[in-house]
Amino acid sequence: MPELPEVETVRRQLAPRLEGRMLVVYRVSDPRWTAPRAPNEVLGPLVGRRVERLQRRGKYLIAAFEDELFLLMHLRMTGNLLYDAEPGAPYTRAILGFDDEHTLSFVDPRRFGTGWLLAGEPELDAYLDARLGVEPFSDDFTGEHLRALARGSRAPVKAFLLDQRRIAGVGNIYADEALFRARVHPLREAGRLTRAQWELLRDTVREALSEGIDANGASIDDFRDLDGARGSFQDRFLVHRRAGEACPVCGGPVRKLLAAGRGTYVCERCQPRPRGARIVPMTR
DNA sequence: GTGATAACCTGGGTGC
DNA sequence: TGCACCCAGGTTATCA
Repeated sequence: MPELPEVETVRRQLAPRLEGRMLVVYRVSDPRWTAPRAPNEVLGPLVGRRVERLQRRGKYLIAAFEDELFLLMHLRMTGNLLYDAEPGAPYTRAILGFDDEHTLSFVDPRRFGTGWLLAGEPELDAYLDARLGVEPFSDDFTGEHLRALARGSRAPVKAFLLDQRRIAGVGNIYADEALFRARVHPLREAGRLTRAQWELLRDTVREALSEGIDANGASIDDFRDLDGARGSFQDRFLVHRRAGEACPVCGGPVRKLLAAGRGTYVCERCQPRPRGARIVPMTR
């Protein structure tokens, strides 16, 4: 599933190929990609304009065109961006053609991904600020900041990490890996974590995300990089998707349970279960 | 205001 | 073998 490292992987590969290029043509085969706006409303204004830079904010990939026009793309669960994909590749939702005769295809079997146009920096900032919290690699991402955000919260810390309005870019995989490394149970109430636990969690979130970026992301089912190659972070998972296997630290069993409505992997020897936590085991 | 849940969507896995 | 059902999960809307 594309989370921050997967989107950053695509951004790093795509930026040198796209920056400076002019959009000359587009074809949208699935209008849902730009819904509720029509594809022409979203992509029409970009034709004849050059990409000045490619940015990432949370899980959004942002192509900044001339005249402060911004194309926001979100891969959601199964979206992929492919460079010079085969014509007629299955599940292609949109194709952008550039003045160097290369193409960028948005491919997405489950059709959750989106493309969105924003005009002007203020509109971009307002859109992102309403949806996204602190960036994990920014100076503001501190244990003290996280602790302040969680003060009084009774939500499980797993739900807290997944809430994009608080922390931008962390998804199910990296939340599991960060919590395991910090030895914090995903069902522990966010507001009850100690200062030391927040400091540690801040470090392990960054650590897991950095390793993910170094590995060009994780490819469990669908994610591929720009050229269709798989990432390798899935080979370094410590607990995620390892139910029934031995914990790499203590040898205890890795369990799968439900937290924040998501399949969640945990070693309850390393991550002690909070008193009174209601466990919903998952068998699949 | 906060937290939980459903809906969106479709490929793949499971059970009968 | 074939069919029906369930699950996966990021985001948003809705409900309690």
